[in-house]
Amino acid sequence: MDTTSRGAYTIGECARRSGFTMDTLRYYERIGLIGDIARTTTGQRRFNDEHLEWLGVLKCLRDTGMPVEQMHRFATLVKDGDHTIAERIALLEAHKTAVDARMADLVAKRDYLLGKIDYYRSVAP
Amino acid sequence: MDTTSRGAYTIGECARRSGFTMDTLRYYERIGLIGDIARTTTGQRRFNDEHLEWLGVLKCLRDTGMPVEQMHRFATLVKDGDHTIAERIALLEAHKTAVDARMADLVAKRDYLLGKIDYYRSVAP
DNA sequence: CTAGGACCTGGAGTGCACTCCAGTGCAAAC
DNA sequence: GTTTGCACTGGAGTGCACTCCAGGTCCTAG
Repeated sequence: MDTTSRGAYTIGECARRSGFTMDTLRYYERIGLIGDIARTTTGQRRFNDEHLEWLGVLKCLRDTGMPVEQMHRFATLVKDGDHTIAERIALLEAHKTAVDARMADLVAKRDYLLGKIDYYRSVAP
Repeated sequence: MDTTSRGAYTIGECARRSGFTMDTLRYYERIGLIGDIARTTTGQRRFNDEHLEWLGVLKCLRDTGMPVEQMHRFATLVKDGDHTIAERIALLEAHKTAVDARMADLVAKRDYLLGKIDYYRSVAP
């Protein structure tokens, strides 16, 4: 019952596919956001499709403004197994709430911006 | 033909009203984002309603992710008078475009998040 | 076989946008 | 008129999230 982790990507390939830089990938590994990266006998990393999937999650969290520390907490929950699912939901929900608030604020600010632009247009030479 | 700049707020009052910290206000003055702040004979700043309005603009730009350098450019345009209006419009439009892109991305990422939450709910104990 | 490129590590450095501090001076309330 | 608090300056420090570097190894195309 192997979860068939197909694909064996060098860090460069993984960077291109995930949208992170190689440096960021190494950094994320160092701080514990990515675990269990295989190595060749000579020490090179080999990422697989599971990593790419996980990186997709991380990218989503990061790009929606989650601080690295919270991502780390989430990573820990995932690593700790199924009994943490309720907590994972709670974390993601809290984050979703934050994202919603951020979006609402953005909408309001964008309207303000539009008003400003319209004003300038109305007085433009 | 005085533009009736009513109100005379200490930096503390201005901070409370604008949502910036006192330090940030001083910082913004230093780097040229806020100009013409009156001083009492003893050197204390006295902000007025025009400043508050301008700070509202800055807050909008900042909170929508405009880098300080661009805000500075905008401030310069405003200071340079009416013949810069076209350029101001261009700057704000470009920023609006960036905000729109950011919002679209946020919507997509939020959906992904929702999917993740739903998935966890579906496998929750 | 060799030249060029990809990858390795640990640690130092970067950029942004503040934020804090020491030491000092004014203000406002009692 | 003194205590408590707000404000001043210049400059140093912070926090976050990377990003870069030196000095080395490895891999692969020709």
